[in-house]
Amino acid sequence: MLFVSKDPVVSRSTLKRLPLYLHLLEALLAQGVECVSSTQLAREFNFNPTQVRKDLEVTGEVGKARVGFRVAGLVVRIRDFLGWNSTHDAVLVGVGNMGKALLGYKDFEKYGLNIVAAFDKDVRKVGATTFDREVLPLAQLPKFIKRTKVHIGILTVPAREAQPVVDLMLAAGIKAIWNFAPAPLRIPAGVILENARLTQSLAVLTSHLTHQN
Amino acid sequence: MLFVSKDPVVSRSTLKRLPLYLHLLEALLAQGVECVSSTQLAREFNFNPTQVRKDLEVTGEVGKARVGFRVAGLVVRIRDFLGWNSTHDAVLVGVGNMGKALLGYKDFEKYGLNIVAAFDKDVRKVGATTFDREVLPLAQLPKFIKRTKVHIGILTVPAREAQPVVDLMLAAGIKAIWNFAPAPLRIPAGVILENARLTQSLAVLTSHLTHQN
DNA sequence: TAGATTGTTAATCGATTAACAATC
DNA sequence: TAGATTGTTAATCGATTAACAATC
Repeated sequence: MLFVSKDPVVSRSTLKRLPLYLHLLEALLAQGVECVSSTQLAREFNFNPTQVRKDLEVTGEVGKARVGFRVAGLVVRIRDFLGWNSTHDAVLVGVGNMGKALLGYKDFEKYGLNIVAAFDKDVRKVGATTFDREVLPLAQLPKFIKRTKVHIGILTVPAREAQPVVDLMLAAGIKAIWNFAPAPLRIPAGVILENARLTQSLAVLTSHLTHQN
Repeated sequence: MLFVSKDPVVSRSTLKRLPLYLHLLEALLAQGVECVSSTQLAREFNFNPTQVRKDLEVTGEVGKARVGFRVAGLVVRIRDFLGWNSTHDAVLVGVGNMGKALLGYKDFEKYGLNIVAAFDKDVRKVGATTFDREVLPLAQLPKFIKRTKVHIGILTVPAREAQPVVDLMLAAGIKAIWNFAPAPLRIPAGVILENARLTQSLAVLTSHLTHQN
């Protein structure tokens, strides 16, 4: 007999909408709102109500006809689904402007992201303390990853240094890379790569601005 | 007779791939490579060659059978298409960690983005100079936008302050908003909104990490 | 009950990919 | 010429949306 994957295969589009719902639902929760319908949520974001229901379905929360969904239930389920109720340790490499901004971003705690250490190849940056984390020399990265079994690597280095750092991370056993460098990365299958490149987002903005009549 | 829109209606997916090609093409150009085929480009990104050709088509650059596309031609055309060969002035509101990171990001110049001024409602931040830009009080934002006719507003404030700041921007005539705040924004039709929210990207990362077997 | 909303199936829409004649 | 690559048309795939019976 053939075993069929039980993976739900949730689309990237759905994954990116879940945090939007979550932020709104948390605001509703704070206001004491108990239930919300897919119609209401859809109106808030200019989405289609069916799409909202399909999205929420992946979390396992079920609604009630005529009433909608329990706000508190959705908040817990979405956070669970995204993994935001557990802690994910990460190392950050590249203590430039973007690196510092991420190190200083307090809200990551809410999303279960915990940056445990920062690395830089510039000896002048090493040793200083940035937002309560000591900056370590890049040479110590592999040993650190292996010892602490960190799974996430955050990449905030200049483009040309991106691939070598990634190779270090991969060799040391990193499972997921959050990339802020504007460089195409070579990653083996099985490792998760999520790009958070500003230039892609900027491209959408400036091209719309350029081609609007 | 009916006038049909001549807008090419380029998909968001294509727009987001163009900067990827561009970065690679600029590297090839620096190496002195003259031509590149869609097959080669596709291999580099694990894309489909037909998709690459469709993407490049929107720039107007035409390839040669058996040879491929001129690297230098593509670089100019893609940059033109994205509007990166002209200058887009922008104001930034919210001089926190992310705001400072963007103010310090030198490469924006390459993408035609010019942050002309920064604003903050915190009087303690006002007056200081951050990366050569003076930080102005939020109260001066509307007047500034009207006087300088800036088109882009960059939003790096905390979630709860996002909508009020957006309303100020809109009333003063801002045409496009680059949003880094984790808040759902209400924007009238015709104004361009591009979200660069870290939480959406993080959600994709942590959920994959959580659900992988 | 009456009717708004759910979960689900089917239709639509748009983006990706395959196929292939034309070209250099 | 021979054959790799182009531009383009048609097929496929997946995501969005419409329709609707079941439900509370």
